[in-house]
Amino acid sequence: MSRKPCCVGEGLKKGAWTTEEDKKLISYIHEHGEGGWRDIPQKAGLKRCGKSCRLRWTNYLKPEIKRGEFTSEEEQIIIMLHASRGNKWSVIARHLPRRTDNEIKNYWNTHLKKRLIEQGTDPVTHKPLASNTNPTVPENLHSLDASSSDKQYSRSSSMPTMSCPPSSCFNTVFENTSKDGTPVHEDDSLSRKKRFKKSSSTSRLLNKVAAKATSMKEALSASMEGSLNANTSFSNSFSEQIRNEEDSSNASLINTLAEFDPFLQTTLYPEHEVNTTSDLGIDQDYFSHFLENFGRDDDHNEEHYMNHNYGHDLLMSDVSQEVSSTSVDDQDNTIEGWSNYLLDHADFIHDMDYDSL
DNA sequence: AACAGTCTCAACCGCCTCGAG
DNA sequence: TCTCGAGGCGGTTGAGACTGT
Repeated sequence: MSRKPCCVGEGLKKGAWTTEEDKKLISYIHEHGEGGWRDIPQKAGLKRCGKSCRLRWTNYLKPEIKRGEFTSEEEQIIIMLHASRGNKWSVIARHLPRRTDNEIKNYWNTHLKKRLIEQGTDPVTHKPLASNTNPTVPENLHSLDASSSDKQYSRSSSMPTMSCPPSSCFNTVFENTSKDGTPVHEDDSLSRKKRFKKSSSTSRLLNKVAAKATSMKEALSASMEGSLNANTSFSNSFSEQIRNEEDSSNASLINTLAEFDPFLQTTLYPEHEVNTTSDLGIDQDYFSHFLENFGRDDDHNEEHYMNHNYGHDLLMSDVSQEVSSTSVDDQDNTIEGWSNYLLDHADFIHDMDYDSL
């Protein structure tokens, strides 16, 4: 049993929209508002199906839509949300005001996915590619410069994966050099190359997040084995990096990270007493605050997100929803939910090289 | 200049969800 | 509880643009 297509009318136009059609649609929606898409074509005098009108409006004509290059901050948010949510483009779009799910999807498929592959990361699982240790990768690939690697990799249908560790991949892929090894000035670079240059900050930050996850995983494992000292602080190193972070473009993301991370809070703001009586040295007030902020349903936070630009991101909402379903008072369960999530998701960063952090 | 290969992204397709009746 | 339809979502396509030879 197959559903009847919604657009089966005679003489309905398909393909690219003309300026005239756009004008008609904009004019109609300005006058009557959105909704009732099925009737809009007839009322607006368009030979299009309602669905096509809705897509044209929501993805292109809506006045608040932001177009053009994605900022490095937006890229970072997309990558991290994709890691926690997968291909939930509409969910990701809710965290990027004025960007459409279609635009984010396209940007992921044409840019970010390739970049992760080049870094040796599986864009689906966000874990290291199994072929990372593939000894058949040609030696000369390791010395590809930025200007050539972008095209050689992306244009090849049998894209090779790099066998170098992530940090060295970053150096290899993102350094903007010409074929003779001399630096390429911004003016000489095409937009795509600029994107690559920008992405190095994304990579640095992701490395930091990965390092953080690893240290937390180790601490949690130690905790489960009963070998963790009550005063152990496994956030110091990471928070120090965050505090020293000079790249202001990452400020919003760092705030996001700091807010979703109850461990980080205690070391970023040492004036707050840490309750060291708990196994993990977690300040319960902060943890409760964290759960309160991030355990809410996405839809109820919509306004909140809009008011706070990138907002309190539900980057880790999987775990926050999971653990928030338990009583905050029941700290054992809460910590278990949190730690299980970390243990489940931290493995993929095993092979990361943190020397450059 | 011409051609071929590749990339980009707007638009389409088909399935899913959810609310109304 | 079931059916229907509008709207929403994610995957895919293809025309035009771009780049290299």
